[in-house]
Order: sequence, then C-alpha cells, then structure tokens
Amino acid sequence: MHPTMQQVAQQAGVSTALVSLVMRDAPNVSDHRRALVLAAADALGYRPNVLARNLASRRTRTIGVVLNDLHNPFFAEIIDSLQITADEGGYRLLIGNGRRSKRGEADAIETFLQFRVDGLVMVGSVLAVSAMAAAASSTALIAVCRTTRNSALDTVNTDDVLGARLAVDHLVELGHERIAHIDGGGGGGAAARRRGYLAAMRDHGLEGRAVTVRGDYSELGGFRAATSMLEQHPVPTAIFAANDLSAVGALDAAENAGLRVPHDVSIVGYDNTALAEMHHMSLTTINQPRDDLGRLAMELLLQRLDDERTDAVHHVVAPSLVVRSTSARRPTTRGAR
Amino acid sequence: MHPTMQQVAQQAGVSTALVSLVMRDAPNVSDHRRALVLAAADALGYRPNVLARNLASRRTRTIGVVLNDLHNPFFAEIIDSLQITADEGGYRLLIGNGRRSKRGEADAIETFLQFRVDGLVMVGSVLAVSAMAAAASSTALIAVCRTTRNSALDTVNTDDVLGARLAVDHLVELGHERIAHIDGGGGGGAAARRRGYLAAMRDHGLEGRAVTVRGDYSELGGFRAATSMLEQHPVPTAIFAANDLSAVGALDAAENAGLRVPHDVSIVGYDNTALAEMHHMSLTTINQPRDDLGRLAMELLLQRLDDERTDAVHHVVAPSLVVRSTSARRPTTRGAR
DNA sequence: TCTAATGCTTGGAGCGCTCTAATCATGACC
DNA sequence: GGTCATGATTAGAGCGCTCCAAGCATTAGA
Repeated sequence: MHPTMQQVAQQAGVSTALVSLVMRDAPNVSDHRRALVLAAADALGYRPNVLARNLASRRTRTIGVVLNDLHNPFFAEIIDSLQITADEGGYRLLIGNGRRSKRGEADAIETFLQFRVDGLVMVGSVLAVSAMAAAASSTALIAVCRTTRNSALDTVNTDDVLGARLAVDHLVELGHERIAHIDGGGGGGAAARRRGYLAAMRDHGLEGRAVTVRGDYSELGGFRAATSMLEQHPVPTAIFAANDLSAVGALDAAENAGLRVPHDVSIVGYDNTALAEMHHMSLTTINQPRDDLGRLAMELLLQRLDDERTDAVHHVVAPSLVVRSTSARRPTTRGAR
Repeated sequence: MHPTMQQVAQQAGVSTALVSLVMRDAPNVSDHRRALVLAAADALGYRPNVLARNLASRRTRTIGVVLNDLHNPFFAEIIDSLQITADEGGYRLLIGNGRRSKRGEADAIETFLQFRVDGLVMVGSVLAVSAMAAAASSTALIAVCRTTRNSALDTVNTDDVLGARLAVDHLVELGHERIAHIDGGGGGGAAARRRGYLAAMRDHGLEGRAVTVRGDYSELGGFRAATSMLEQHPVPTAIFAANDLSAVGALDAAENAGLRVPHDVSIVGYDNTALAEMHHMSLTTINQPRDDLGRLAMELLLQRLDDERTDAVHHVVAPSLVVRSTSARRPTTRGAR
C-alpha cells in the first residue's frame, strides 16, 4: 500500500540509510544524492512512517494536549498559543478530549502514553493530582490552570486571588458596596477566586457585605444563584461571577427581575472568553492571558524535553481587568443601604 | 525506561507470544496463564507500545478528526457523537486543529497520515476536494458538512436547502414578507442555504422582496450586513442569517438601530449552537442534528474499515426549526409595504 | 609516495510488537 | 494402547525505520 524507504532507496539507487538521512534533513549529504532521493520519494508518493521512525528513534516529536472540555472556548483559545510555540520547537500537537470527566481524561492520557508522546499538557484538568503525577513518571507533563505544589509536575496558572481582587476593586471604585459573588463550586480556580473576593472585601472594610452563593461555572448555575441574590433585601448592586458563563446567567436573571444592567446592577465575569467580547454581551470581565499561559506552558515543557531542567516549577501569570458595558457607578436613585 | 513485553514474559515465565495474546484479549489462553501474565504486567507497570504494535499489525485502531475551527461550538458538539460511535467500535479518536485555514488542515492531515491512522474525518473542511481525495487514496476518509459528489470520498451533510426553506416558511407564516438574508460567503453550506432561501421566497411569490447581503459566518460580518440592511427603505421586517454567530451580530445591529427584537424585527439563525440556546440570546434557529451527523459519519467510516463497502456514499440528514424568542408576528403598527 | 584528515555513504543490528506455522498436551473414542 | 481432534503454547520472521561503526574516496600535508 504505502511505499517504504527501501523502495525509495532502490528507485534512487542509494542505501536506505541515505534516504533516512535525507528525510531527516541531515547535513553531510551531497546535493546530488539529496536531489536524487527527493525526486524518487516524490515520484513514489513516499511518506515517512512515523510509527517505525519513532519505534527506532524512541521519540515521537509529538505533544499530547488533554482538554477538560472541548466546548469551553477558553480551552480552545489556549490551544492556539500552545500550537505556535510547539511549531517553533518542531513539535506537533495532538488533542484529546477529557469530556469533563476524570474518566475521559484518564482515557486520553492512556492513549497518549501508549502512543509514546514526548510530553503531555493537561489543561483545566479535574483529575486527581496523584493520577497526574503517575503519568508524569512516564513522560514530561505540565498542568495548566490547576494549582498544586506537587514536585513531580510543572504548573502554569493565573493568579486567581489577584484576579478576584481586581474585580472587587473595580466595583468598589465605582461606588459599590453590596458586591455579591457567584462562585465556581469545586471547579478549577474557584477556591482561589473565592478567597480573593473575600480578602478584597475585607481590605475595603466590606466584610459585613460579602455574600457568596454557590455556582458551578455554568450558565444555569449563574442564573439560579443570581436569581436568589436578587430576591434578597437589600438587593446587591453588583455581582462578581467566577466565570463568564455564569455571568451570562446572571445577566438573564437581572433581566428577569426587571433590572437593567449596568444601570441597576453591575455584573463582572471572569476569563474574557469570546462570549464576553460579543457586542450583545459586552461583559466586563477579568482577562486570563491565554497567550502567555500557553506559550509559557509549552516553553517549560520543551525545557524538560531538552533535559534542561528536572525539578518542578510553578509559574503564575497576572490577570487584568477588561472594562466593558456591564459595570457602572452604583445607582443613586435607589435607596442604597 | 518503559518495560517491554519481553520483560513481562520473563517475569511471568512464558513466551512473548503469550503475553501478546493476553494483551489482545485473545481467546484460547488458559485462565491460569492469563492471570500470571496480567499479574506480571501489573507489577512491572507495563503499557503496550502502540507504535510497535501498529507497526507489526499495520493498523492503529485510531481515527483522526480534523476540525476546521476549534473555536466554533458547532464542531465541538459533533466530536461528542463521533466519539460515542468510535468507542463502540473499539476505535480511539485523536483531534487535529485546522486553524480555519487550508494550510492548517493540510498539516493536520499529513500528521495523521504519518501516524497511519486507520481513518480520517474532516469536519467543515475548507480544503480543496482534490486535496481531500488525495488523502482518501491513502486512508478511509469521510467529509462532514462539506458537499461534493466526488466518488473518492464519503460525505454526510445536512439538507441546507431545506433548512433555509424552514426558516423562510416560519417567517412567512408569521406574516413577514420583507425577509432579508445574510449569507455565509464562501463558507461550507453557504451556497446551499442561499439557494434554499431564494427558492422558498420564490415559492411564496416573494422573489421581488428577496435581498441577500454578503456575510462571512462571523459576528462582525453579521453586524455589518444587518446594519446596511436596516438603513434601507423600506426596512426588512425579518432577517434570516446563515449561522448563529452572524445572527448575533444582527441582534446587535438591530439594537444599535433602536429596533426591538422580535417586536420590530425578527431574526432567525442557523446551527442551533449553545450560543442560540442561551437565555440571553434565545435565538430562533435551524437545528442541524449533530448527533445523527456524527453517528452516521462514524458508522460509514467503520463500514469502510471493515471492508463492507468500497464505493462512495453521500448521506443527507434533515434539519429542523427551533422557535425561540427572536421571531414573532410581523409588526402591524409600522407602515408595512 | 605515503599518511592523515575529512566528507560522504552504507551494512546491519535492533526498536517492541504481531502473526504464521509448528509443537506440545490432553482427552475422547475405538 | 493407538489414533485423532482440539486447544494451548511457542519460535522466529518480519513490520519500516534509525543509528552506530565501518568503508570508501578525495584532498592536504609531509
């Protein structure tokens, strides 16, 4: 079916070793022979068999990326920057779908390990750290958006405590005091964002006003949480949601309650996904620098592959505030306090 | 580094051939030996090397899926149903990122072919049919959401002509006559949706009212197209956009022009993505049955792999109308006609 | 002319597995 | 006890490639 290196060698009248050298762009091959081999390969429609190549060389020059959820635009956007850096290093990327479950992630890891990928990137993983550490003993592994101080694996994260603080500071500057928080439940980064929210409220002397309602990073969860908040008295004048999706849910809830955003209530999200960017949403949110996150993660991984480093590092990048149309000064017309 | 089959065989006191049989769950292995081998493999932390396995067996039991755009939720949703059917057939899925470009898709195909995947699924590809046909000569290939009658490759599509007709019929039923269309430019399915729109308008005796403005399946494109439409006199009372993203752009444009949706203008999208489903959007749209699309595609591919079929088939599935909150009766207060 | 250095080319072992054909038990049946 | 069928096990030849060590020219220097 597929032509082999041997056939190319025969056609070009050289040894298979020479064909191998040409295919790998090795130096020390005369231009004459190189051209000969290339022509023969072209004529035969030869395509190197990565399986055999890698079996012999014991490396695949391939990185496996396990995404927690293919539907979340945030993850898709990280892939872009991972891919750019991988390209530069001469590595190819393959993507596995975690399907939001530990089981799905474990399956994806297993597949990649069986394919003997050179490295693994876990993005937003929900897998137990011990399971990741086990995989890390077979191959280089880096976890993105998943904090742990485990010494077996590298991590890259956004400073979620700072991110939450930025959101609260912004709202306080706009005069808000009753700032409620819809959290992300047990999701990645949710705990840190919750901590950051509480710390910031405290720093502004507003700990008495802090209210956290449980969410789950979903639109519906955000809708429910915001609905219950808006039924309270006094009503909060601002809501900080742990991600954009739940912020969108909060938007709906406000609309339902007959409140205008941002006139009656301000809403701030988290992630700065494409969703937040849409005109129709135009959500004030916290940006996670996906480009930096992805680039840094891949650079750290490549360092490992090049044996430049063996002990684990844990990097943290800074988030930033993106002001759009869902946050404004605290309403004065309604009886505050 | 990694333990090999030979080490397992030695540890268990059997031949490598027997280990191979156990690893493949072959019958005709005594329970006694099977247990012995399994125990040895477990003790050593043995994991089969897919590279070697496939080099020897000449198959990978892996399907490569090339997605045109990882950011488009529509594609992510198709993966889900592909994966379910692949699982049932004992195949694993690997995903390649087309990065919205022919170049990116070609790269992904090349990677997969070098890995000798057993089959290839191209979703929403923008690649030339000739390039796909070339790949199809090396491996089984099926194109999803990309019409062609090429006899080298299988296809699965939604009936986009019918889908467009459903949208127009719905609007006509609501009393609309000035129904404009934002098309998808050169994108997949755009031509068929345009044709369906025109045919339906004609069937309702409204060919004189048909207006098509060019879009590009993006939010911005939809915004621009709708803005120019809404500046015309008389203003259309309904807009049929070629996908949900451009429908969202149209939503913004209407808002900008001081028109309420659906009170002043109705908007219908296409794809029924998660975006359309959001409360805040609640977009009337045309549903492409992603489950059927994915399942059918994988089934057809597996047929090929099992040598049950060698000539190309072209399947078409029916879309359906999903009515939400962006379509309503034609406004009577404003001077129609 | 001889030696050494340099640059290009090649033979062939081996990567870890599968698969065919052959071998070895075992028990049923006459 | 001998014959056969059946089932369990194994030896060993590849799969298509890489890479080491060795070989062959050619040229520079002594």
